[in-house]
Amino acid sequence: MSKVRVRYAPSPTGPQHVGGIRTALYNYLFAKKLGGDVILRIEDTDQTRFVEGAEDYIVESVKWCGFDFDEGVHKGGPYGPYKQSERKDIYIKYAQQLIDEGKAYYAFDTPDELNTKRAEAEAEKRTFKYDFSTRGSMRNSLVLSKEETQKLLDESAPYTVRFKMEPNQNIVVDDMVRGMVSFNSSELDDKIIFKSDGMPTYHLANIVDDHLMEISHVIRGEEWLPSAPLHVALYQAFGWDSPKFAHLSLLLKPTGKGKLSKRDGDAGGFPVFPLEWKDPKSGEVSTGYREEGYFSEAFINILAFLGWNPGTEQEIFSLEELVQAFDISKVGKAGAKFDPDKAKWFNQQYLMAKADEELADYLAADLAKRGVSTAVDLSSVVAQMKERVVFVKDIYPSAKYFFESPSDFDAKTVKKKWKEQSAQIVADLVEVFEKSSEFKAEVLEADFKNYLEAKELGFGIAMIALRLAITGVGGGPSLFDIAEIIGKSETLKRLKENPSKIDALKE
RNA sequence: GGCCCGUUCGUCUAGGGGUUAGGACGCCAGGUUUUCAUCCUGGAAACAGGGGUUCGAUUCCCCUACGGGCUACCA
Repeated sequence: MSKVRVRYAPSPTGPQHVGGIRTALYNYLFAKKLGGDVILRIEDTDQTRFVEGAEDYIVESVKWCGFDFDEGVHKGGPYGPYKQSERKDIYIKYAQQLIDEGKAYYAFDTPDELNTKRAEAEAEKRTFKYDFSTRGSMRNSLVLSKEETQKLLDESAPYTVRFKMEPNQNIVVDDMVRGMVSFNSSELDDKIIFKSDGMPTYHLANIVDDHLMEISHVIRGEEWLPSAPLHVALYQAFGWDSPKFAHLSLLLKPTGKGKLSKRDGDAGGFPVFPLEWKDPKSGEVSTGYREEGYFSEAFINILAFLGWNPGTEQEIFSLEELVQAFDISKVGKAGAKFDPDKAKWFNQQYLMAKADEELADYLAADLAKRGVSTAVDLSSVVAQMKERVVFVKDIYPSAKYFFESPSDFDAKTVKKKWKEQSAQIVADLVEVFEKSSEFKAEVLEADFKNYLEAKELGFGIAMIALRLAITGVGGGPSLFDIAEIIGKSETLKRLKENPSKIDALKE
């Protein structure tokens, strides 16, 4: 078996959304499992839709995800160039070959003429198709004489090249996820393979490049399934072996119907892009998974499981584990809806599994962005908080008390749990803690318990009073751990200053 | 409209001619915990509908419905 070579071939018309990244991921997993290579090819044959920055965005996104291509526009390789606009001459040659062999022809019909035909057909409730049944009545080199055709060519009349689709053929696409899909070629039309602007269309460029770049497997979105028979016919026309195909189902929007689109992110409150994207024309900014606080490991884990699963109960997979477990025949045929809740769960799983020291760096960056400076040990903070948040960026908002004395106190907790004797209990405890042998969680807790016993007080009432005075809220990590982290002077300061503020709230 | 693809709990899915149709997220209840979270236990929750084939279909076939894609000198 020849070497496995797959490609991810986006068009630089904007940022790739999660669906595109998933396609790139599946290509990568498939190739690496089989020891193959992944190529990044840019399909920019439509110059009118080119968007500045889209190409770099793809490379950056994939790098953030933790993988890369073996060859491609960004790093070259033995099969270059990897950008179709730089391969024009190659396509001209192959288009000419098809014309010379009578498998394609020149078409001189103008867009206006074609539109007229379509309008006429529509008026009769038909659909106009440029195919075996109509090409005899159009202006093309099939009906024009050799001389007339040559004359038009010499006059540089605009023309396109169309592929002559033979009718009544059964074209079978062997698809790794869908099985055999067959088409009747009579349903297919004579697709333009070369445009009047001198560029090939996707169909020609794609086939020629996949052949020249020795692509063994084409893994792409389901939107290409209808043109797969054309591609198969093209391979046949050239006498080339067709690569194997896999058409991936599309990602659907989380609510309602339809496929995931760029608009859904803002509406649904979750990103549709891997990284933040600023539209160069409108200046509009769309957020990305990276900016929302997702770990890239969680992100690819989520993506991998949208339409694929290993058939075991394991759900948390590293990239390497995904490579080992991936099996294209286990990819689902149905479109998958993106579930923001499950995405968050995945992120929390990764958050909880990460080392405190690594998380501390993320927290430090987050605090710096907020302009918060602190002397507390951030590793200790994340150790306490990682089971309680989904993202690192949630830590500060839900646990400000690690960094500053509470300025307000949770009204509900105060109302229910702050009793008349609470302030006195806190005052007593200030004395207890001042005498504690060490300002460590275990010591404080032991001293606290001794105090309760001596005073015959319940655990709950004293604890909540302490908690309110120190943090201002009713929930959170172990109070003694918090006290140890923020330190003796800060803890005692809060215990002395805050009870009166809470008492004031009660009145 | 035509062509093609699809349809198992709300969501991601496992399964597959005879199963108590399994797991995960979310949800609910209980337990652990000073609280919150984590964690543990339990619960509600699905084979789109109709015809076949079959002793037996959720599983195979057909039809319908619904969803999706394509139907450009876009990819």
